[in-house]
Amino acid sequence: MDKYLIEIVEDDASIRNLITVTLKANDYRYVTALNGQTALMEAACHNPDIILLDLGLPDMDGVEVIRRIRSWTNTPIIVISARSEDTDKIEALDAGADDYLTKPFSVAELLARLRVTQRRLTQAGHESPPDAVFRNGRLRIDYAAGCAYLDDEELKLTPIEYKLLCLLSRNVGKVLTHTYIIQNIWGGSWENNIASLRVFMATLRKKLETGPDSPQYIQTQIGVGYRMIKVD
Amino acid sequence: MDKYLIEIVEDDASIRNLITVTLKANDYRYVTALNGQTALMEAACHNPDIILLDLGLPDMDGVEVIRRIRSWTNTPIIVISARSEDTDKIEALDAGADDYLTKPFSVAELLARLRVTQRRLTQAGHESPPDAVFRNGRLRIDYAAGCAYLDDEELKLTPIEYKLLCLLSRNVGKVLTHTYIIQNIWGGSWENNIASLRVFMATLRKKLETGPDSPQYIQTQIGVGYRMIKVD
DNA sequence: TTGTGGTGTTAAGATTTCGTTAAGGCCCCC
DNA sequence: GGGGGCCTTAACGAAATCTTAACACCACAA
Repeated sequence: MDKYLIEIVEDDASIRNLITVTLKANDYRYVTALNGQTALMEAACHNPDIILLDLGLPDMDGVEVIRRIRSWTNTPIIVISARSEDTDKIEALDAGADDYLTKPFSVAELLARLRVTQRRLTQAGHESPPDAVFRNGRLRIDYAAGCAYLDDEELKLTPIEYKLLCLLSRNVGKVLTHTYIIQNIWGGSWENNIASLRVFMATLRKKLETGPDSPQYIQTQIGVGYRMIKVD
Repeated sequence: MDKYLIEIVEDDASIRNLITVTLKANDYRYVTALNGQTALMEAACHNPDIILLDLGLPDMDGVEVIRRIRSWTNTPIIVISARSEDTDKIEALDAGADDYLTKPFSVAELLARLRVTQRRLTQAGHESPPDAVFRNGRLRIDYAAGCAYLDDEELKLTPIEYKLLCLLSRNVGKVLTHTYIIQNIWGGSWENNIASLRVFMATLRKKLETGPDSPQYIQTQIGVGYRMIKVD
Protein backbone atom coordinates (compact mmCIF):
# COMPACT_ATOMS: atom_id res chain seq x y z
CA MET A 1 0.00 0.00 0.00
CA ASP A 2 1.58 3.21 -1.10
CA LYS A 3 -0.69 6.13 -0.29
CA TYR A 4 -3.09 6.23 2.61
CA LEU A 5 -6.76 6.69 1.87
CA ILE A 6 -8.57 9.13 4.14
CA GLU A 7 -12.34 9.55 4.30
CA ILE A 8 -13.42 13.12 5.07
CA VAL A 9 -16.90 13.54 6.53
CA GLU A 10 -17.73 17.23 6.70
CA ASP A 11 -20.70 19.25 5.48
CA ASP A 12 -19.06 22.67 5.61
CA ALA A 13 -17.59 23.24 2.16
CA SER A 14 -14.82 25.60 3.19
CA ILE A 15 -13.46 23.33 5.88
CA ARG A 16 -13.81 20.32 3.62
CA ASN A 17 -11.85 22.14 1.00
CA LEU A 18 -9.16 23.12 3.46
CA ILE A 19 -8.73 19.51 4.46
CA THR A 20 -8.71 18.08 0.96
CA VAL A 21 -6.14 20.59 -0.22
CA THR A 22 -3.97 19.83 2.77
CA LEU A 23 -4.21 16.10 2.29
CA LYS A 24 -3.51 16.32 -1.39
CA ALA A 25 -0.45 18.45 -0.73
CA ASN A 26 0.81 15.82 1.70
CA ASP A 27 0.46 12.87 -0.59
CA TYR A 28 -2.73 11.35 0.75
CA ARG A 29 -5.65 10.02 -1.24
CA TYR A 30 -9.11 10.86 0.01
CA VAL A 31 -12.84 10.41 -0.45
CA THR A 32 -15.43 12.81 0.90
CA ALA A 33 -18.91 12.53 2.37
CA LEU A 34 -21.29 15.40 3.17
CA ASN A 35 -23.60 13.62 5.59
CA GLY A 36 -23.89 10.60 7.81
CA GLN A 37 -25.59 8.26 5.36
CA THR A 38 -23.05 8.69 2.61
CA ALA A 39 -20.28 8.56 5.21
CA LEU A 40 -21.35 5.04 6.14
CA MET A 41 -21.65 4.01 2.53
CA GLU A 42 -18.28 5.40 1.56
CA ALA A 43 -16.65 3.73 4.52
CA ALA A 44 -18.12 0.41 3.48
CA CYS A 45 -17.24 0.79 -0.20
CA HIS A 46 -13.73 2.20 -0.07
CA ASN A 47 -12.40 0.80 3.17
CA PRO A 48 -10.46 3.95 4.05
CA ASP A 49 -7.41 3.72 6.28
CA ILE A 50 -8.49 6.61 8.48
CA ILE A 51 -11.77 8.52 8.86
CA LEU A 52 -11.94 12.24 9.67
CA LEU A 53 -15.38 12.92 11.07
CA ASP A 54 -17.21 16.13 11.80
CA LEU A 55 -19.86 15.63 14.46
CA GLY A 56 -22.24 18.32 13.24
CA LEU A 57 -23.84 16.58 10.29
CA PRO A 58 -27.18 17.57 8.75
CA ASP A 59 -28.89 14.19 8.72
CA MET A 60 -27.79 12.28 11.78
CA ASP A 61 -25.83 12.58 14.99
CA GLY A 62 -22.10 12.18 14.60
CA VAL A 63 -21.85 9.89 17.60
CA GLU A 64 -24.35 7.62 15.96
CA VAL A 65 -22.11 7.50 12.88
CA ILE A 66 -19.23 6.40 15.08
CA ARG A 67 -21.33 3.64 16.63
CA ARG A 68 -22.48 2.38 13.26
CA ILE A 69 -18.97 2.26 11.90
CA ARG A 70 -17.66 0.58 15.04
CA SER A 71 -20.25 -2.14 14.68
CA TRP A 72 -18.23 -3.64 11.85
CA THR A 73 -14.74 -2.15 11.68
CA ASN A 74 -11.96 -0.71 13.84
CA THR A 75 -10.82 1.80 11.24
CA PRO A 76 -9.37 4.73 13.18
CA ILE A 77 -11.75 7.68 13.51
CA ILE A 78 -10.47 11.16 14.24
CA VAL A 79 -13.27 13.53 15.23
CA ILE A 80 -13.09 17.17 14.20
CA SER A 81 -15.81 19.11 15.93
CA ALA A 82 -16.87 22.59 16.88
CA ARG A 83 -18.23 21.31 20.19
CA SER A 84 -15.56 21.77 22.81
CA GLU A 85 -17.54 20.58 25.83
CA ASP A 86 -16.02 17.74 27.80
CA THR A 87 -19.19 15.73 27.62
CA ASP A 88 -19.16 15.81 23.84
CA LYS A 89 -15.58 14.66 23.69
CA ILE A 90 -16.15 11.89 26.17
CA GLU A 91 -19.26 10.67 24.45
CA ALA A 92 -17.49 10.51 21.11
CA LEU A 93 -14.37 8.87 22.48
CA ASP A 94 -16.35 6.29 24.39
CA ALA A 95 -18.45 5.58 21.35
CA GLY A 96 -15.31 4.49 19.57
CA ALA A 97 -13.47 7.56 18.28
CA ASP A 98 -9.70 7.44 18.47
CA ASP A 99 -8.97 11.13 18.73
CA TYR A 100 -10.81 14.42 19.05
CA LEU A 101 -9.81 17.80 17.66
CA THR A 102 -11.83 20.96 18.27
CA LYS A 103 -12.37 23.63 15.66
CA PRO A 104 -10.68 25.81 14.89
CA PHE A 105 -7.88 23.32 14.52
CA SER A 106 -4.33 23.65 13.32
CA VAL A 107 -3.67 21.94 10.02
CA ALA A 108 -0.19 21.03 11.16
CA GLU A 109 -1.58 19.37 14.27
CA LEU A 110 -4.08 17.42 12.22
CA LEU A 111 -1.27 16.14 10.05
CA ALA A 112 0.75 15.18 13.11
CA ARG A 113 -2.19 13.24 14.54
CA LEU A 114 -2.65 11.52 11.22
CA ARG A 115 0.96 10.46 11.34
CA VAL A 116 0.45 9.07 14.85
CA THR A 117 -2.47 7.02 13.60
CA GLN A 118 -0.57 5.76 10.58
CA ARG A 119 2.30 4.75 12.82
CA ARG A 120 -0.08 2.65 14.87
CA LEU A 121 -1.57 1.08 11.76
CA THR A 122 1.77 -0.03 10.41
CA GLN A 123 3.09 -1.34 13.69
CA ALA A 124 -0.14 -3.20 14.41
CA GLY A 125 -0.06 -4.73 10.96
CA HIS A 126 3.57 -5.65 11.37
CA GLU A 127 2.91 -7.75 14.45
CA SER A 128 2.66 -11.38 13.49
CA PRO A 129 1.14 -12.34 10.19
CA PRO A 130 -0.27 -15.82 10.72
CA ASP A 131 1.55 -17.59 7.92
CA ALA A 132 4.93 -16.01 8.38
CA VAL A 133 6.87 -19.26 8.09
CA PHE A 134 6.62 -21.88 5.38
CA ARG A 135 7.67 -25.49 5.84
CA ASN A 136 8.15 -28.22 3.29
CA GLY A 137 10.28 -31.22 4.17
CA ARG A 138 13.67 -29.96 5.26
CA LEU A 139 13.01 -26.56 3.73
CA ARG A 140 11.86 -23.65 5.87
CA ILE A 141 11.22 -20.07 4.78
CA ASP A 142 10.75 -17.27 7.28
CA TYR A 143 9.02 -14.63 5.21
CA ALA A 144 9.09 -12.02 7.97
CA ALA A 145 12.80 -12.43 8.58
CA GLY A 146 13.46 -12.71 4.88
CA CYS A 147 15.60 -15.83 4.90
CA ALA A 148 15.40 -19.53 4.14
CA TYR A 149 16.82 -22.56 5.88
CA LEU A 150 17.53 -26.20 5.10
CA ASP A 151 17.58 -28.17 8.34
CA ASP A 152 18.35 -25.10 10.46
CA GLU A 153 21.19 -24.30 8.10
CA GLU A 154 20.74 -20.98 6.44
CA LEU A 155 20.65 -20.82 2.67
CA LYS A 156 22.70 -18.05 1.14
CA LEU A 157 20.42 -16.75 -1.58
CA THR A 158 20.68 -13.77 -3.85
CA PRO A 159 17.66 -11.47 -4.07
CA ILE A 160 16.28 -13.01 -7.24
CA GLU A 161 16.83 -16.53 -6.01
CA TYR A 162 14.97 -15.69 -2.83
CA LYS A 163 12.08 -14.10 -4.71
CA LEU A 164 11.90 -17.14 -6.92
CA LEU A 165 11.83 -19.49 -3.97
CA CYS A 166 9.09 -17.43 -2.29
CA LEU A 167 7.02 -17.42 -5.44
CA LEU A 168 7.27 -21.18 -5.80
CA SER A 169 6.62 -21.83 -2.13
CA ARG A 170 3.52 -19.66 -2.04
CA ASN A 171 2.10 -21.84 -4.81
CA VAL A 172 3.15 -25.28 -3.68
CA GLY A 173 1.83 -27.95 -5.96
CA LYS A 174 0.76 -25.52 -8.63
CA VAL A 175 2.53 -25.27 -11.94
CA LEU A 176 3.74 -21.75 -12.66
CA THR A 177 4.25 -20.86 -16.29
CA HIS A 178 7.46 -19.24 -17.48
CA THR A 179 5.75 -16.00 -18.35
CA TYR A 180 3.98 -15.88 -14.99
CA ILE A 181 7.22 -16.33 -13.11
CA ILE A 182 9.04 -13.79 -15.24
CA GLN A 183 6.26 -11.26 -14.79
CA ASN A 184 6.35 -11.71 -11.03
CA ILE A 185 10.09 -11.57 -10.61
CA TRP A 186 11.16 -8.97 -13.10
CA GLY A 187 7.96 -6.98 -13.43
CA GLY A 188 5.72 -6.92 -16.43
CA SER A 189 8.00 -5.08 -18.79
CA TRP A 190 10.59 -7.73 -19.50
CA GLU A 191 10.58 -10.11 -22.35
CA ASN A 192 11.77 -13.59 -23.10
CA ASN A 193 14.66 -13.92 -20.69
CA ILE A 194 13.82 -17.53 -20.11
CA ALA A 195 17.53 -18.09 -20.37
CA SER A 196 18.05 -16.15 -17.15
CA LEU A 197 15.23 -18.00 -15.49
CA ARG A 198 16.87 -21.31 -16.33
CA VAL A 199 20.15 -20.16 -14.87
CA PHE A 200 18.48 -19.10 -11.65
CA MET A 201 16.61 -22.36 -11.43
CA ALA A 202 19.90 -24.17 -11.78
CA THR A 203 21.62 -22.24 -9.00
CA LEU A 204 18.59 -22.45 -6.78
CA ARG A 205 18.38 -26.17 -7.24
CA LYS A 206 22.06 -26.57 -6.60
CA LYS A 207 21.62 -24.76 -3.31
CA LEU A 208 18.67 -26.70 -1.99
CA GLU A 209 18.79 -30.11 -3.57
CA THR A 210 21.72 -31.31 -1.51
CA GLY A 211 22.01 -34.88 -2.74
CA PRO A 212 20.62 -37.24 -5.32
CA ASP A 213 18.63 -39.03 -2.60
CA SER A 214 17.12 -35.87 -1.19
CA PRO A 215 13.64 -34.76 -2.18
CA GLN A 216 13.22 -33.00 -5.48
CA TYR A 217 11.66 -29.72 -4.45
CA ILE A 218 11.52 -28.05 -7.84
CA GLN A 219 10.04 -29.98 -10.71
CA THR A 220 10.20 -29.07 -14.38
CA GLN A 221 7.01 -29.16 -16.40
CA ILE A 222 8.39 -29.41 -19.91
CA GLY A 223 6.97 -26.82 -22.25
CA VAL A 224 5.03 -25.13 -19.44
CA GLY A 225 7.02 -24.04 -16.42
CA TYR A 226 8.04 -25.12 -12.94
CA ARG A 227 6.44 -26.10 -9.68
CA MET A 228 7.43 -26.86 -6.13
CA ILE A 229 6.08 -30.17 -4.91
CA LYS A 230 4.94 -30.88 -1.39
CA VAL A 231 7.17 -33.49 0.23
CA ASP A 232 6.79 -35.31 3.55
CA MET B 1 -4.10 -8.91 34.97
CA ASP B 2 -7.28 -6.92 35.25
CA LYS B 3 -6.01 -3.60 36.63
CA TYR B 4 -3.99 -1.38 34.34
CA LEU B 5 -0.72 0.06 35.56
CA ILE B 6 -0.19 3.72 34.72
CA GLU B 7 3.10 5.56 35.09
CA ILE B 8 2.68 9.22 36.00
CA VAL B 9 5.59 11.51 35.20
CA GLU B 10 4.92 14.92 36.72
CA ASP B 11 6.99 17.18 38.94
CA ASP B 12 4.17 19.43 40.14
CA ALA B 13 2.90 17.85 43.35
CA SER B 14 -0.63 19.17 43.17
CA ILE B 15 -1.29 17.93 39.66
CA ARG B 16 0.38 14.63 40.43
CA ASN B 17 -1.88 14.28 43.41
CA LEU B 18 -4.96 15.11 41.36
CA ILE B 19 -4.08 12.40 38.87
CA THR B 20 -3.23 9.74 41.40
CA VAL B 21 -6.43 10.30 43.32
CA THR B 22 -8.43 10.14 40.13
CA LEU B 23 -6.75 6.97 38.95
CA LYS B 24 -7.14 5.30 42.31
CA ALA B 25 -10.83 6.14 42.34
CA ASN B 26 -11.20 4.56 38.92
CA ASP B 27 -9.52 1.30 39.74
CA TYR B 28 -6.12 1.85 38.17
CA ARG B 29 -2.77 1.02 39.68
CA TYR B 30 0.00 3.56 39.23
CA VAL B 31 3.64 4.42 39.77
CA THR B 32 5.00 7.94 39.82
CA ALA B 33 8.18 9.67 38.70
CA LEU B 34 9.23 13.24 39.40
CA ASN B 35 11.82 13.69 36.68
CA GLY B 36 13.04 12.26 33.41
CA GLN B 37 15.72 9.96 34.75
CA THR B 38 13.45 8.18 37.20
CA ALA B 39 10.72 8.12 34.56
CA LEU B 40 12.94 6.04 32.30
CA MET B 41 13.97 3.78 35.14
CA GLU B 42 10.42 3.20 36.31
CA ALA B 43 9.29 2.48 32.80
CA ALA B 44 12.04 -0.11 32.46
CA CYS B 45 11.38 -1.73 35.84
CA HIS B 46 7.61 -1.83 36.04
CA ASN B 47 6.62 -2.09 32.40
CA PRO B 48 3.55 0.14 32.78
CA ASP B 49 0.63 -0.23 30.37
CA ILE B 50 0.34 3.49 29.73
CA ILE B 51 2.57 6.45 30.51
CA LEU B 52 1.26 9.91 31.37
CA LEU B 53 4.04 12.37 30.73
CA ASP B 54 4.44 16.01 31.61
CA LEU B 55 6.85 17.74 29.23
CA GLY B 56 8.13 20.32 31.70
CA LEU B 57 10.52 18.22 33.73
CA PRO B 58 13.34 19.64 35.83
CA ASP B 59 16.20 17.50 34.59
CA MET B 60 15.64 16.84 30.89
CA ASP B 61 13.47 17.72 27.94
CA GLY B 62 10.21 15.82 27.80
CA VAL B 63 10.55 15.10 24.10
CA GLU B 64 13.87 13.48 24.82
CA VAL B 65 12.13 11.24 27.34
CA ILE B 66 9.68 10.19 24.64
CA ARG B 67 12.49 9.38 22.24
CA ARG B 68 14.33 7.33 24.83
CA ILE B 69 11.27 5.32 25.68
CA ARG B 70 10.43 4.79 22.02
CA SER B 71 13.86 3.39 21.41
CA TRP B 72 12.79 0.16 23.03
CA THR B 73 9.03 0.00 23.57
CA ASN B 74 5.74 1.08 22.04
CA THR B 75 4.01 1.59 25.37
CA PRO B 76 1.39 4.30 24.80
CA ILE B 77 2.46 7.75 25.96
CA ILE B 78 -0.11 10.46 26.68
CA VAL B 79 1.48 13.86 27.05
CA ILE B 80 0.04 16.33 29.52
CA SER B 81 1.65 19.69 29.05
CA ALA B 82 1.21 23.36 29.77
CA ARG B 83 2.64 24.23 26.37
CA SER B 84 -0.21 24.68 23.97
CA GLU B 85 1.78 25.74 20.90
CA ASP B 86 1.27 23.71 17.76
CA THR B 87 4.98 23.18 17.35
CA ASP B 88 5.25 21.64 20.80
CA LYS B 89 2.41 19.26 20.10
CA ILE B 90 3.77 18.27 16.74
CA GLU B 91 7.25 17.71 18.04
CA ALA B 92 5.98 15.48 20.82
CA LEU B 93 3.61 13.54 18.61
CA ASP B 94 6.24 12.97 15.95
CA ALA B 95 8.74 11.90 18.58
CA GLY B 96 6.39 9.07 19.44
CA ALA B 97 3.65 10.34 21.74
CA ASP B 98 0.20 8.89 21.20
CA ASP B 99 -1.91 11.77 22.49
CA TYR B 100 -1.48 15.30 23.79
CA LEU B 101 -3.55 17.10 26.40
CA THR B 102 -2.95 20.70 27.39
CA LYS B 103 -3.22 21.98 30.93
CA PRO B 104 -5.57 22.77 32.43
CA PHE B 105 -7.16 19.53 31.42
CA SER B 106 -10.45 17.93 32.28
CA VAL B 107 -10.11 14.87 34.45
CA ALA B 108 -13.07 13.29 32.71
CA GLU B 109 -11.45 13.77 29.33
CA LEU B 110 -8.22 12.26 30.56
CA LEU B 111 -10.14 9.21 31.72
CA ALA B 112 -11.89 8.96 28.37
CA ARG B 113 -8.58 9.13 26.52
CA LEU B 114 -7.19 6.47 28.81
CA ARG B 115 -10.13 4.27 27.92
CA VAL B 116 -9.46 4.80 24.23
CA THR B 117 -5.87 3.72 24.76
CA GLN B 118 -6.88 0.68 26.78
CA ARG B 119 -9.34 -0.31 24.08
CA ARG B 120 -6.52 -0.29 21.56
CA LEU B 121 -4.27 -2.29 23.86
CA THR B 122 -6.79 -5.06 24.36
CA GLN B 123 -7.70 -5.33 20.71
CA ALA B 124 -4.04 -5.33 19.70
CA GLY B 125 -3.48 -8.37 21.88
CA HIS B 126 -1.54 -6.69 24.67
CA GLU B 127 1.76 -8.27 23.81
CA SER B 128 4.32 -8.12 26.54
CA PRO B 129 6.78 -5.27 26.04
CA PRO B 130 10.39 -6.11 25.34
CA ASP B 131 13.09 -6.15 27.96
CA ALA B 132 14.62 -2.83 28.81
CA VAL B 133 18.08 -4.27 28.30
CA PHE B 134 19.06 -6.22 25.23
CA ARG B 135 21.82 -8.83 25.18
CA ASN B 136 23.45 -10.54 22.26
CA GLY B 137 26.83 -12.13 22.71
CA ARG B 138 29.19 -9.53 24.07
CA LEU B 139 26.84 -6.73 23.09
CA ARG B 140 24.50 -5.16 25.63
CA ILE B 141 22.14 -2.25 25.12
CA ASP B 142 20.48 -0.46 28.00
CA TYR B 143 17.56 1.18 26.28
CA ALA B 144 16.43 3.07 29.36
CA ALA B 145 19.84 4.58 29.95
CA GLY B 146 20.38 5.08 26.24
CA CYS B 147 23.79 3.49 25.94
CA ALA B 148 25.42 0.37 24.64
CA TYR B 149 28.26 -1.78 25.93
CA LEU B 150 30.67 -4.37 24.64
CA ASP B 151 31.83 -6.49 27.55
CA ASP B 152 31.06 -3.78 30.14
CA GLU B 153 32.96 -1.31 28.02
CA GLU B 154 30.78 1.53 26.90
CA LEU B 155 30.51 2.15 23.20
CA LYS B 156 30.84 5.77 22.20
CA LEU B 157 28.09 6.11 19.61
CA THR B 158 26.73 9.13 17.83
CA PRO B 159 22.95 9.63 17.96
CA ILE B 160 22.32 8.11 14.55
CA GLU B 161 24.63 5.19 15.19
CA TYR B 162 22.74 4.48 18.40
CA LYS B 163 19.37 4.66 16.72
CA LEU B 164 20.61 2.34 14.03
CA LEU B 165 21.87 -0.13 16.59
CA CYS B 166 18.54 -0.02 18.46
CA LEU B 167 16.59 -0.59 15.29
CA LEU B 168 18.71 -3.58 14.35
CA SER B 169 18.64 -5.03 17.84
CA ARG B 170 14.88 -4.78 18.13
CA ASN B 171 14.64 -6.91 15.02
CA VAL B 172 17.34 -9.49 15.62
CA GLY B 173 17.37 -12.09 12.91
CA LYS B 174 15.14 -10.12 10.60
CA VAL B 175 16.38 -8.54 7.43
CA LEU B 176 15.62 -4.83 7.39
CA THR B 177 15.24 -3.16 4.03
CA HIS B 178 17.26 -0.08 3.18
CA THR B 179 14.12 1.97 2.79
CA TYR B 180 12.71 0.64 6.05
CA ILE B 181 15.82 1.62 7.93
CA ILE B 182 15.97 5.03 6.30
CA GLN B 183 12.32 5.68 7.06
CA ASN B 184 12.82 4.77 10.68
CA ILE B 185 16.02 6.70 11.25
CA TRP B 186 15.49 9.82 9.22
CA GLY B 187 11.70 9.94 9.14
CA GLY B 188 9.53 9.41 6.14
CA SER B 189 10.49 12.58 4.35
CA TRP B 190 14.00 11.77 3.24
CA GLU B 191 14.97 9.72 0.28
CA ASN B 192 17.88 7.95 -1.26
CA ASN B 193 20.60 8.66 1.24
CA ILE B 194 21.72 5.08 1.10
CA ALA B 195 25.20 6.52 0.88
CA SER B 196 24.82 7.88 4.39
CA LEU B 197 23.44 4.63 5.63
CA ARG B 198 26.47 2.80 4.29
CA VAL B 199 28.81 5.19 6.03
CA PHE B 200 27.01 4.74 9.33
CA MET B 201 27.07 1.00 8.96
CA ALA B 202 30.78 1.17 8.40
CA THR B 203 31.45 3.25 11.50
CA LEU B 204 29.06 1.21 13.60
CA ARG B 205 30.72 -2.00 12.52
CA LYS B 206 34.15 -0.60 13.18
CA LYS B 207 33.03 0.15 16.72
CA LEU B 208 31.50 -3.19 17.57
CA GLU B 209 33.11 -5.81 15.40
CA THR B 210 36.35 -5.87 17.37
CA GLY B 211 38.26 -8.49 15.44
CA PRO B 212 38.04 -10.71 12.41
CA ASP B 213 37.36 -13.71 14.66
CA SER B 214 34.68 -12.03 16.71
CA PRO B 215 31.01 -12.61 15.95
CA GLN B 216 29.73 -10.73 12.99
CA TYR B 217 26.81 -8.86 14.51
CA ILE B 218 25.71 -6.96 11.45
CA GLN B 219 25.29 -8.87 8.25
CA THR B 220 24.62 -7.28 4.91
CA GLN B 221 22.05 -8.79 2.60
CA ILE B 222 23.24 -7.60 -0.75
CA GLY B 223 20.53 -5.91 -2.75
CA VAL B 224 18.13 -5.94 0.19
CA GLY B 225 19.40 -4.48 3.43
CA TYR B 226 21.00 -5.40 6.73
CA ARG B 227 20.28 -7.52 9.75
CA MET B 228 21.69 -8.27 13.15
CA ILE B 229 22.24 -11.94 13.76
CA LYS B 230 21.76 -13.69 17.07
CA VAL B 231 25.04 -15.04 18.41
CA ASP B 232 25.63 -17.34 21.36
C1' DT C 1 20.94 -42.10 -37.92
C1' DT C 2 20.06 -37.46 -37.92
C1' DG C 3 17.55 -33.27 -36.87
C1' DT C 4 14.87 -30.50 -33.74
C1' DG C 5 12.98 -28.39 -29.69
C1' DG C 6 13.20 -27.79 -24.96
C1' DT C 7 16.20 -28.03 -21.16
C1' DG C 8 20.46 -27.97 -17.85
C1' DT C 9 25.12 -26.39 -17.18
C1' DT C 10 29.04 -23.51 -17.37
C1' DA C 11 31.79 -19.55 -18.00
C1' DA C 12 32.73 -14.96 -19.29
C1' DG C 13 31.66 -10.11 -19.41
C1' DA C 14 28.41 -6.35 -17.89
C1' DT C 15 26.12 -4.27 -14.33
C1' DT C 16 24.79 -3.27 -9.86
C1' DT C 17 25.83 -2.85 -5.17
C1' DC C 18 29.02 -2.44 -1.26
C1' DG C 19 32.71 -0.65 1.81
C1' DT C 20 35.97 2.68 2.55
C1' DT C 21 38.07 7.04 2.58
C1' DA C 22 38.22 11.79 2.46
C1' DA C 23 36.57 16.37 1.82
C1' DG C 24 33.35 19.80 3.09
C1' DG C 25 29.31 21.90 5.62
C1' DC C 26 26.73 22.59 9.74
C1' DC C 27 26.11 23.49 14.55
C1' DC C 28 27.27 24.04 19.22
C1' DC C 29 30.44 25.34 22.70
C1' DC C 30 34.41 27.53 24.08
C1' DG D 1 36.38 33.59 15.50
C1' DG D 2 38.12 28.99 16.20
C1' DG D 3 37.77 24.13 17.15
C1' DG D 4 35.67 19.77 17.44
C1' DG D 5 32.01 16.55 16.81
C1' DC D 6 28.62 15.04 13.63
C1' DC D 7 26.47 14.43 9.31
C1' DT D 8 26.27 14.45 4.21
C1' DT D 9 28.10 13.77 -0.20
C1' DA D 10 31.18 12.18 -3.75
C1' DA D 11 34.56 9.10 -5.60
C1' DC D 12 36.58 4.68 -6.51
C1' DG D 13 38.22 -0.02 -6.09
C1' DA D 14 36.29 -4.39 -4.88
C1' DA D 15 32.91 -7.78 -4.57
C1' DA D 16 28.66 -9.82 -5.59
C1' DT D 17 25.09 -10.41 -8.75
C1' DC D 18 22.87 -10.57 -13.16
C1' DT D 19 22.78 -11.26 -18.14
C1' DT D 20 24.17 -13.28 -22.13
C1' DA D 21 25.96 -16.70 -25.00
C1' DA D 22 27.72 -21.10 -26.01
C1' DC D 23 27.43 -25.87 -25.60
C1' DA D 24 26.01 -30.55 -23.85
C1' DC D 25 22.12 -33.43 -22.98
C1' DC D 26 17.77 -35.84 -23.69
C1' DA D 27 13.48 -37.28 -25.89
C1' DC D 28 11.19 -37.85 -29.87
C1' DA D 29 10.16 -38.07 -34.65
C1' DA D 30 11.36 -38.28 -39.48
